[in-house]
Amino acid sequence: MDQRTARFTDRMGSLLEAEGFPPIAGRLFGLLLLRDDACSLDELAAALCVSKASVSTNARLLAAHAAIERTGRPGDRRDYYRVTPDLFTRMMAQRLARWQSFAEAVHEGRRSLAIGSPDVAARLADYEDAYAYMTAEIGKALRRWRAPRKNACHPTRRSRR
Amino acid sequence: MDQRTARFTDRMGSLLEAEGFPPIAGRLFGLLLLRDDACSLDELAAALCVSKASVSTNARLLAAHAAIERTGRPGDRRDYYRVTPDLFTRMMAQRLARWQSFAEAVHEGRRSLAIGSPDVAARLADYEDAYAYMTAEIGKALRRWRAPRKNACHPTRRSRR
DNA sequence: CTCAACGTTCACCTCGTACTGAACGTATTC
DNA sequence: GAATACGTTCAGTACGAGGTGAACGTTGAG
Repeated sequence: MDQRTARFTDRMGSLLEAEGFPPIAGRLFGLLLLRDDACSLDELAAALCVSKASVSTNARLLAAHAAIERTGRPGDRRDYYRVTPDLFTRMMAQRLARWQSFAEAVHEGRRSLAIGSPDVAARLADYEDAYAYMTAEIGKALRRWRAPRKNACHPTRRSRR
Repeated sequence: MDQRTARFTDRMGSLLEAEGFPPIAGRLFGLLLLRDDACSLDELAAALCVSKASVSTNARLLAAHAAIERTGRPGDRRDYYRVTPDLFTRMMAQRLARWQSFAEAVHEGRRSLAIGSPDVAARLADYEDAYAYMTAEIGKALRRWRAPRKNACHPTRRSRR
């Protein structure tokens, strides 16, 4: 892996790490962003200079979060990984889900807690409303974004290798 | 602190922790969400059963992220903290900034890397576009949200205590 | 000036997390 | 069946982050 690529994967690693992923998961993701065809575990381990065990663990972690996906090849027993085609949509969905958790926590608090102050009650109500509004708006924006460019993002294409 | 309140602050703690904050910062935030007037460090430390040092550190961390803010009281040398009035807007702004970092990383990669595959080039371009589009849309939605309810969220009010 | 009440900083410790190499289970190929 | 090539799991380890208590600097009151 050349130096510029390493810079890119490292940077992606930091960003994903800030989102709560292990460092290697981030670098793995960054690397796959630059590969046009799916990669095997050994290939990834070699490129990132980490153990195959780490790649296995982190790849399954990323797959669980739908950031990458596992594929196979006919006549090949190995696992291959690539970024998911509708990556952006999935990441957004994940973000919305997190916000949903926030809104639920606030809602639950409003319901179960005896809130004395009307100010606090208003603040929580507003907070919850804001999340509801924003998730709805983002959902709409997301549909508008996808609509005109269905499948235009990552044309499925036979591998070149 | 009663049990239901503890449940709420703990839950907020977990959620904030998932966003990259220390556990205590999250609980601190959750607690302040429920207080209608600003709290002193000792008050917070007592309520959360943690050291004053931790409260000090985490309060300044949250303040640096504009989730809470520090206030004073005339004739009182102590520091008081409360949630920021325009909390939701600020949190959104922070999220947009993170996405901006992502978009920049991708942009930088597109610029500096020699990308062989047209598929990869298209993917990165689309990825970057998607972030730009979404941040713009969220910005618009945010302005629409704030517009009709300026200052309606947290009416400034003399403290009751 | 002295003393007390603050907030902050620092060294220490603890605990969880991430990574590794080796062992393991499994499936495919001679 | 034996051997090989996979992916996964597991014990061990190193490292970093978070929290604490004590020391520190500062400010204000008596």
